[in-house]
Amino acid sequence: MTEPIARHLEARGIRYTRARRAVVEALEAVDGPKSVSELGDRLAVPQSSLYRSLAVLGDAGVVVAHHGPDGTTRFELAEWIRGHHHHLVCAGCGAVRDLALTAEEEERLQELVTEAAGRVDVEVEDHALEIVHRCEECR
Amino acid sequence: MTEPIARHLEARGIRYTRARRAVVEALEAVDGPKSVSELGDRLAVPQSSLYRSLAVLGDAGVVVAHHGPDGTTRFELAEWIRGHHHHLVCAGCGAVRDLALTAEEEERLQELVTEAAGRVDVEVEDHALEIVHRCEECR
DNA sequence: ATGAGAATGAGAATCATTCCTAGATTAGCA
DNA sequence: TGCTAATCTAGGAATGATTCTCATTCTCAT
Repeated sequence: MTEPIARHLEARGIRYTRARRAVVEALEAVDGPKSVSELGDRLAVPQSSLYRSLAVLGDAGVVVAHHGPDGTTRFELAEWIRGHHHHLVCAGCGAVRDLALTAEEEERLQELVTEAAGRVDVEVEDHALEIVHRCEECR
Repeated sequence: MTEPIARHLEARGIRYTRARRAVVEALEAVDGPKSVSELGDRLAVPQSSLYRSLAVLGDAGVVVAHHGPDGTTRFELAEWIRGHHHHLVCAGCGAVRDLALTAEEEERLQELVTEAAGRVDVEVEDHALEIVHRCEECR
């Protein structure tokens, strides 16, 4: 999985250094977007470096930022790496888990989005569905 | 429209002061969630007061915060005032516009959400759909 | 091995947001 | 209407997340 990322970065003249590799590997290992402090725990890397690595990887299109209802910024691998998916967000603690729709569900969602966007005459570039629930700890 | 809000606050023992009224009226006048600085322009009120009013109105369930893909916090009137709706977000500047689905579309979305959530065994508390596009200024 | 360019670490700077306090406003009541 | 107690506001200080800066270190092509 690290292979296409390495090529992607190389193609853009961006080095795939140890620090960046560590960030990508940490993000590969988890099941949803993680905040800088959550990542910091796993990585023992200075925050400034973490932020910088995330910014570089973000510009390169390898990671994307996600902002849940609690306002915290969390990062995850881009969809071309991890696949298109949606998010399950806890209303209490803000923790986020990935949720993939089935191909059939995704198609229905697409239709819905296209239909609604067409009504106001905009071209859809992307869509994101967030399902809010309450995780077990927050009940 | 201001009437039910006044009663809602009164019922909770929260005063509907001039400052809070101004915030609510500003939010009634616009077509999507607005950030504190966007509101500050319209209101000539110190930021600390704006934040405080928004916090009070937020606790009271009159306004809710929204966090778009650019990470900026934007505020809007709660759904019981403005009605359930979704958001159209510009990938360039982050500006957000409200977008209401038709009742029929909303129902299809509900179904989809319930179905997907059921698969991972969570109880849905709410859902949010975001359609990303590119506004005219950002083309 | 060497040099040029890029990346890193550590801390300072910035920005949004929250907190604090003294003074102003408000509602309820005489 | 005028008084009182409670609540609210303005303004600035404090906080916390994020970004910037710069001196040092690393990488890669020679």
